[in-house]
Amino acid sequence: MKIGQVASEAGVSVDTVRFYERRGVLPAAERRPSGYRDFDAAAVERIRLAKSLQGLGLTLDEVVDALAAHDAGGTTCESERWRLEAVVDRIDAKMAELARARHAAVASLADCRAGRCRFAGMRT
Amino acid sequence: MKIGQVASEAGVSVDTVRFYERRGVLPAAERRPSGYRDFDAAAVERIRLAKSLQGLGLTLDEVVDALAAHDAGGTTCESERWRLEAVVDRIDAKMAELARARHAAVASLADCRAGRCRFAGMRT
DNA sequence: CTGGACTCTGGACCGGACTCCAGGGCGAAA
DNA sequence: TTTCGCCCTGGAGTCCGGTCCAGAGTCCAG
Repeated sequence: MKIGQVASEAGVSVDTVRFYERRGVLPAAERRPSGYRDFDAAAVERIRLAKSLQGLGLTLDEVVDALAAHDAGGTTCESERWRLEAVVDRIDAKMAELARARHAAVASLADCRAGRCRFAGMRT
Repeated sequence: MKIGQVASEAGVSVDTVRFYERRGVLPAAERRPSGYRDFDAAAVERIRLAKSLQGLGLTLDEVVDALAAHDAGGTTCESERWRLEAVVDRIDAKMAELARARHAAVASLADCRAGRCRFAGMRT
């Protein structure tokens, strides 16, 4: 399977496939005599899995770690749960930060309506 | 006023002050014969204001725009409100995205506890 | 006058996850 | 055989808001 087919089946760009190989998401592909990469069908699945882990909020490095742990065998749900828990914690922290910013922005809008604007009416 | 004093009064680094000047947050400072920048007190206020706008969620480019609009005069609360509204919309979009990711991660954790793990028990 | 603190410039670097490019080689259809 | 589409490499560029650097010049207290 050439890289273009893998990419289109996995729903990513050719560049992304090469990038994933470089970053260790994918093992180094076999090579044809021409130098072309030759992937097996598992690569497509692996990319899809990586993408779904990213969708859960893991960074690419975390995806690489998780896949490596899985490849090494012996992983169970219990042994890997902390990865998701870390992700949830991180998301909560980001959401709290966004909520704070939103609150401040909304408060400024309210001040604006109430006539004591500190945004457009900034003096300087 | 030399750059170091401006920076410490405004609570930012010297590098940040120079960066702000380059990016147009601050007007180009006067120069002493030695080449040293010479700021007036308004620069400190302007940096504080820029920081507070950033704290509301504006990007640096938006801060520059907002300050430029204000400098140009004629801005009112009403005329500038859309900037904050855009910020709130953007924050809402980000929060929705995070909520989605969090939901997916929590669902995976729940599946994990229920014995149908799709994370640690991923089949290649 | 000297030493140490400050300032100047232009440019590189950070993280994150790609994306794009030039300048080639390979494979197959017409 | 030509042509077209795909593939190769490695290195640079993207966005964002700074941070850090070397190597040079300046300021001021003692």
